[in-house]
Amino acid sequence: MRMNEGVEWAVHSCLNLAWLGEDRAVPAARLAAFYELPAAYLNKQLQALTRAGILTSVPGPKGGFRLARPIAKITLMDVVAAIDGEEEAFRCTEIRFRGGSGGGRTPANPKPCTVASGFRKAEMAWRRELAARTLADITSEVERTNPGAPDRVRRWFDDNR
Amino acid sequence: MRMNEGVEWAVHSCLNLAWLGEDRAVPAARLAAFYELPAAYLNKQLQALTRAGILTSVPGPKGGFRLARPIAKITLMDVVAAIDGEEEAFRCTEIRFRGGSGGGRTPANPKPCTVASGFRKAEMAWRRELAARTLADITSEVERTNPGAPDRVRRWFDDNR
DNA sequence: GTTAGCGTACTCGGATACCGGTTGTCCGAGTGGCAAAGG
DNA sequence: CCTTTGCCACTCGGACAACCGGTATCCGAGTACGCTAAC
Repeated sequence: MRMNEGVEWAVHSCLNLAWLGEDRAVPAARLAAFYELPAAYLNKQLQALTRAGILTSVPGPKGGFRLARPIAKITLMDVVAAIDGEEEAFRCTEIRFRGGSGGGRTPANPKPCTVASGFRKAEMAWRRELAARTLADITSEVERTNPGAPDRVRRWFDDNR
Repeated sequence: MRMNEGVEWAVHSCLNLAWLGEDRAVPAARLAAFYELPAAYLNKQLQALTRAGILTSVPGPKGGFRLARPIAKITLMDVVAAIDGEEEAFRCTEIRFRGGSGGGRTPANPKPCTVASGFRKAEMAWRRELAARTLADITSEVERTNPGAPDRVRRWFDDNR
């Protein structure tokens, strides 16, 4: 089981957008260059964030991406859902109703699958943790442990403007 | 993000093995036929469970797989780790040290990545839930909500012995 | 009748193909800015 | 000097290809059972 790699890129890029100011649109190519990522592919991820309402895209010169709302209202869960999709990792295919077990017949009103319930509960805990972590939490944590980082980001993007 | 489908098969097969008695070895082909699964592929998953010490394999006629320990000591986490692997879904590639950010140099003693920490915490919650759920929990739950199931399993495997 | 030996059928186990999805790339549509020309 | 108009460069956006890991299959090694034949 492996999460889409674009999730990591998306989160870091959102953090950078936050440090650069919410009113400033940054092209995907610049965001990619900062981490030496493939620009076209990062662009694809940013599009997904835009579709999810996390970013706003501005076409044309002076265009790019900007945050659609304050980072205090963006959670890790939002980013994961946008990039990696909403569906659960464990997907119950109801094999208990196949073959010898249920005679190949699905009952009219089946009881929920106990196995699936266990996995669902675990995944709910996972989602809850991710939903409890906003990007604002992360920026404050970073600014505490690594105070120079935001300025370094701003300087780099200003120099390569 | 998608979990290996074999996890579902493995859990249900372990439950069946439990209902059939821990001393009885069942061939992969029979276990597969019960759910109409591809036998050779289920065999592969059962091999993984054997390597992980969850099952014991017996070669030759009258051989097959049996539980290596009581189901009260087998958790969903054990099965997932055996089939799907131990590594985390989110893998931090430390992009913060690439390109413009850190000047392409990884510091001597880097602070832990705050983004990765958030994901790690969530995944720990997920693992904790899975580790708290034993197969014994599941069997009792099933025997409560669907009392006829164990007998149906035993009967089917006895008839097709 | 007993026992030793052999053959057979059945099992797991790992090596080998196949396929869908993530990863990666490309070109087209649209837009804003700049420059040049005209008033 | 100001306004208008046309062009161009830059951006996103979605369609297209490539690679990789999960999915599926197959054949070989080993073992217990049963049959046969000799004692």
